Amino acid sequence: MGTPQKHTIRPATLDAIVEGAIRVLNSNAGATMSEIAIQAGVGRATLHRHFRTREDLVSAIGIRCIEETNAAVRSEQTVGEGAVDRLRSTFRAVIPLGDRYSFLGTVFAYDSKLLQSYESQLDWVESLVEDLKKQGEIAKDVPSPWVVAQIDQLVWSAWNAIANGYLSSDDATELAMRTFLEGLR
Amino acid sequence: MGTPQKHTIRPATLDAIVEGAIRVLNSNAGATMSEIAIQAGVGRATLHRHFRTREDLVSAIGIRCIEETNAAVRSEQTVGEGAVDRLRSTFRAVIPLGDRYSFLGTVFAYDSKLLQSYESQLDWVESLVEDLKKQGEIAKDVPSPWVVAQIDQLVWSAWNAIANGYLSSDDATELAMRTFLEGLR
DNA sequence: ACTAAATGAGACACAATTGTATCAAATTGA
DNA sequence: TCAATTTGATACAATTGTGTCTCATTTAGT
Repeated sequence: MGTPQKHTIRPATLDAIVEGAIRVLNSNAGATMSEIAIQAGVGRATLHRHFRTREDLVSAIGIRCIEETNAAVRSEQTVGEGAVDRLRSTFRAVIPLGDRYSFLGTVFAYDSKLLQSYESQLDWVESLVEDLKKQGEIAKDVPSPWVVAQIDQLVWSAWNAIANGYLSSDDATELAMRTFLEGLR
Repeated sequence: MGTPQKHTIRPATLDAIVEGAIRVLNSNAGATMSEIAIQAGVGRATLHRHFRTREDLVSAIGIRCIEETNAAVRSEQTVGEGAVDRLRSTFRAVIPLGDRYSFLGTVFAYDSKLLQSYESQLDWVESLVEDLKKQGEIAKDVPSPWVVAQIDQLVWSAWNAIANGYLSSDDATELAMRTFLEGLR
């Protein structure tokens, strides 16, 4: 559902749409189909041809971004790593993607399908948190949802820090790890 | 600018509008003027009479919320407190307000005036962070914007935790303090 | 009660956006 | 080069939300 396949889309067109939409949505979450089409360098009709509604388009792009993040996380993982290193790998994988995905935060509020997809991504983090607890790396008396939230928000902090130019990607990763484990005392 | 005073607004009407708007915006950030009017129990014309545009209305309400937060923080402060206690007082003042303000996060993205007002509120936090550093309560090598972001996000975490029902207001405050100072190790 | 003013309800014009349809032009692949 | 099909441009209808206005009704203050 969502994207009808009556017409085939050219890879170059799809790419242009996705990249253009990400670009424009990052600076204006309420961008219209016209604006997206212009930024993507395609006709507005082409947008509607492949994504019936605006909602479909935004959803599809959001899901694509989330899947990209998943892939990045997976490719950064090494078998046999301890939980702490897995956490660091996760930060290292996700944090550099911030400039592409900063629009997601503003889009989630309007799209419950996207929100769902995002929450399913948090499953990965949840199992990571369980491992951290099992291996005694973090306190067991802290509610797991709280821990998940902290990891999530450290990623957002890192994205902002990088966007604002006061931290590099690597420094942000290390500071996130340190803040998470030891706090700021 | 913003709100013309050609007509006087009755306190009861203003209250109904503000409370109704907060209520409906919390569940749907893109609510229309009609929806807001219905939820507020006033005529749509009355909305436009006192807030020329939708933007004015949302802005005014956002600013009002921010001012309420400021007032809550101020009233919770005690003279002569150390910086750590001031931080705790801040958490204690702000965290219980979560159910009223959860819409702000989704509204900021669309209103630069509001964003500005919000950022000026962060000035308070910035000076608090400077004091924390001066008194040796937190590491001096951590960038202050990072610290500010952590405090901000701990408030959001707490709001979510309370909304999801797994933490009480008091527990959330203490967990925020602990996470901030000592991390989750 | 009386008066002044605020409110509610509805009609209205207006603008913006969406989604569809059509057809010429460009692109791809054989 | 040719045929098939995607694309771009444009026109179009329909929808939705905004903001203004009017007038009857209600409310508050005297």
